[in-house]
Amino acid sequence: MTQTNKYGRRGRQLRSGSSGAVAKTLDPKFFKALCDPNRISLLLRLAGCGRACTVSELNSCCPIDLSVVSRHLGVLRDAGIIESEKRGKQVYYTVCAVEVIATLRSIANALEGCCCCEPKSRQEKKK
Amino acid sequence: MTQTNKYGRRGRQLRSGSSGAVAKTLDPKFFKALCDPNRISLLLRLAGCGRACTVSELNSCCPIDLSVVSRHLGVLRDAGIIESEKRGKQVYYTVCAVEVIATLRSIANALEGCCCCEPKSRQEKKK
DNA sequence: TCTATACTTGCATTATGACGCAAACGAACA
DNA sequence: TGTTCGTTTGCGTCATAATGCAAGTATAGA
Repeated sequence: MTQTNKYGRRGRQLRSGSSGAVAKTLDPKFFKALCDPNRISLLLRLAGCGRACTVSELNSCCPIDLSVVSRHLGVLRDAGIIESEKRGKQVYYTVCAVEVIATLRSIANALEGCCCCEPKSRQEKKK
Repeated sequence: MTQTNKYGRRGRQLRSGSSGAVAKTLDPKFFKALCDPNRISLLLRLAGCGRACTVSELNSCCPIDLSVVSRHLGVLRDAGIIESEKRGKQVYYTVCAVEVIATLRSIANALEGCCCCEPKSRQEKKK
């Protein structure tokens, strides 16, 4: 899959072997979804809530219009970070925790594999 | 530390206990640094290179002006993702792999701790 | 069928970020 | 001390993204 930046050109293929694994996991869409402070707030609220929440409930954590909250949730959903389920008039959102955790760990593992840092087996709990 | 969004207000303190750990790790600055495709390219190039690289070397992986590359590297450095060292006329950049990996894993762990997903010990390979 | 509620979408405005060019900066070297 | 090379910074331009308001859609219930 060829990435294209917003200026049209670009057709990067990565240098070589090991970095390919990182390339696959480092999706700008994922990070883009997390780079807005309000989206982080919404995600934290949702994560901390421990249950599915409606748009209105989540709105209380951000001083922004409900419509904007709805749009932010859409961005997070499109990035696969949260998912939604409609029940009656309301839409309930939940964090795709398992998937997000897996994504984060696979990026970490891929980075570990391609950079010349400690191998996974003897990784130290360095702080 | 109180977060402030670009509209001035905002002073979120998270709901409660466990999500605080996620809040500490979910820094928009970190994600913001990774949400640009050119910065991802630079990071991949640097990671795949396996050694310190100069700005000029890294420039070859992106069809953008050298000055822009320099700025992108600055963003990555400010986010703690890469670090720089000046040697003579040149500036060598390297990935802070250990730190980045630790950050990713701590986010994953915090998320695991605060969401009601499977505990780490018996997490199933669902899906 | 009408109304209320919950949410989404269209649109215009504003803010933020990426970009290239040119100039500035700092180190090496003649 | 002047020149060259590698990099950074200033600045204006353009693209993208965030926002609020208003209007639209869908479901529940009177």
